Amino acid sequence: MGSLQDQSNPGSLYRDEHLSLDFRQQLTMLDSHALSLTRKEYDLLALLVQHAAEIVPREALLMQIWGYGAEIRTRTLDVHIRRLRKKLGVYADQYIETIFGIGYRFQPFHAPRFQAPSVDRPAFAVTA
Amino acid sequence: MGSLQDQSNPGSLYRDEHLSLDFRQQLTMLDSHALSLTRKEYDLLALLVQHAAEIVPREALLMQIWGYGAEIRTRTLDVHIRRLRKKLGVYADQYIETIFGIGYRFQPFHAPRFQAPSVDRPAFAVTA
DNA sequence: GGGGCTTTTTACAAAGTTTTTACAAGTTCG
DNA sequence: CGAACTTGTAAAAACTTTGTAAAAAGCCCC
Repeated sequence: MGSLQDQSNPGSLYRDEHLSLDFRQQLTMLDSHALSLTRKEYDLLALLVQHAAEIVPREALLMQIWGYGAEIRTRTLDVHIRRLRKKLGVYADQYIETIFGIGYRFQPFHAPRFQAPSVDRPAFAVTA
Repeated sequence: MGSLQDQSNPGSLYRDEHLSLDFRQQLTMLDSHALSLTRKEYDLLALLVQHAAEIVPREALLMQIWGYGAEIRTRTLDVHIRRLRKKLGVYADQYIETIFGIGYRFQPFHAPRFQAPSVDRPAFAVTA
């Protein structure tokens, strides 16, 4: 049985209490229902999930997924984030955090959450 | 592999509630009537069935069945899918799914539409 | 060399996806 | 507070992919 895309390696998975991704088949499940994501939606979620608990700068997302450099002005990232959140339903805000002025962060469900004291902003203030 | 006439090798048959394929004899039955498929129609169905429940990219189908590389622009795959679906009658859309932007997927009858990536233990895991 | 069948192309329609636009709402900081 | 800036949102426009019908081209076999 030659496999066209080897499905047998069980690696390349993300899984938490509600969400799971199979990076090989590009399959996403939310509470045991398939999430039907478009390609860009999937790319975006996958990239965020692969950096779970890390802040991913807008710049990095635009570069990795769209190939856009810093000079390009577009709102397409925001729109895609919005559609992703919609599809993540009630968990949306738990999973996808906006880091104002920087980017987004995917948090695994029930992951310990760092609540920044209101005075503390990240040390790396990004310039405009 | 078995002998040329070994009919018992389970690897050479597909069977579900409505559809069965004998890969050795290249025979297809739908609800106990023989389906008369042309060569290419059979090749296409067989390849999809052999990868049941997996997404098979257009690229892979064009490569395996037509020997076409990525540079060739053709609609013949779509046309064959259409004729296959027509011959699969009322089950067509249940059996052959279009995965937009990627390819097609054959789903066995009554199969759960998606298999959950099943890995338990850690609260969350990302495996490369 | 002409029917009968299969496969491929063509041309257009339909469906689906992505990006832009325009504005609202939220955040930061003087 | 208010200005400057960032993000959220809905809707439209632009674009891409897939579906479909019909015609053209390719085969086979007598």
